[in-house]
Amino acid sequence: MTPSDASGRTTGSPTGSSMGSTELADALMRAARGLRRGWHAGLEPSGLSPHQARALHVLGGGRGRHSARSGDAADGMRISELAAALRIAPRSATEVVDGLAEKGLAERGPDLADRRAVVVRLTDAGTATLAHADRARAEAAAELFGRLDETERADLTRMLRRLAD
Amino acid sequence: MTPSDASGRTTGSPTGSSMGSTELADALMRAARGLRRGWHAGLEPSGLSPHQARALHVLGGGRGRHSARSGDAADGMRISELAAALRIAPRSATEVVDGLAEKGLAERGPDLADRRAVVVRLTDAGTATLAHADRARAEAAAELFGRLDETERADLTRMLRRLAD
DNA sequence: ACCTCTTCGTGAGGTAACCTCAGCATTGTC
DNA sequence: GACAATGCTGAGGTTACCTCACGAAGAGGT
Repeated sequence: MTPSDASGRTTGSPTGSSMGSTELADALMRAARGLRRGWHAGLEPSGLSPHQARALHVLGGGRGRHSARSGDAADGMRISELAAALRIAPRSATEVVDGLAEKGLAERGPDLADRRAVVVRLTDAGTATLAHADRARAEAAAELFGRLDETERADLTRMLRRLAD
Repeated sequence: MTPSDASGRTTGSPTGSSMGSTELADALMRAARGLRRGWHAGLEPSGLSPHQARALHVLGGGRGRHSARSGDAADGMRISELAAALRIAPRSATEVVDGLAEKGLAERGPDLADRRAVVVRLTDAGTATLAHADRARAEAAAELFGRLDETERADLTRMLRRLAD
């Protein structure tokens, strides 16, 4: 919409004064990719697929926390809730839980309040794996962002938050 | 590796002085996601899959340019080269090209220098679609980064580049 | 020229992660 | 109690990857 200067054809180079947002986007994507790679590598030894890892996070009450509704999540979660959190169909959440259960990281149990429903809960092994993955992820982030000093990190955080809306 | 303070358990809030790199990572991922979403939305009307879009970029000489070897890429590309650029198996590149050809965006031709090989080239429609997608992507980026002023964008670019290595 | 050894793209067939639809058990409503 | 709605899962389909095998063609040794 904004007519601004969306001319992506920056054939030349970054010498120009007006900073091309295309290049900014590129840098952002690359930095994100580096981070993702580190965090991927951290969970590969566990043999978890990305969605399984995310499910582990969600089941552990991980950083989806800002959407805290009632007092849920702390001890168990329904398949349908998990599906909503992962943005996938309920049927697919069943498969994710299957995979987690097969690895001994989560287990199904009856919902005492509604016998149609199933409650998924992390096992001890699941909790341990989650902690391990979290640590690996935090280490990767710390290593990456260690290239910046404290002031820069604060600035970066502030700006990125503004972009993240 | 660095023992630093990789304690991801920032249960509290950002009030602390030491900036949690976990939160920074989170913000970065979110900003990247927002950007990706915008760029996705831009190419949806074309019915292109993500890999097809990337192939379009590569075939058009788009920003894989930094690996400029000989004087290639300008007018055509081998399947194997495309596969390498997309980081997928050659067999899968065949399928991507199939999809592009089916939509009339690319076409196969013989390699005059090596009759085993096939050269993939963008059609006029492909070039037009690429230009359109590039424009949409640039607009999305411009809109997103428009929230920052020029100085901030310069700082951000510098820092992100440092992170991108 | 011939015979190999490699490389190029693709047919065949497999796997993983999604999806929709149908079906069963259960719940809530009248 | 009858009935629609809800929660999970079996059945089967799609998509995007993969590996393996093959025919066509180039490269090199003798």
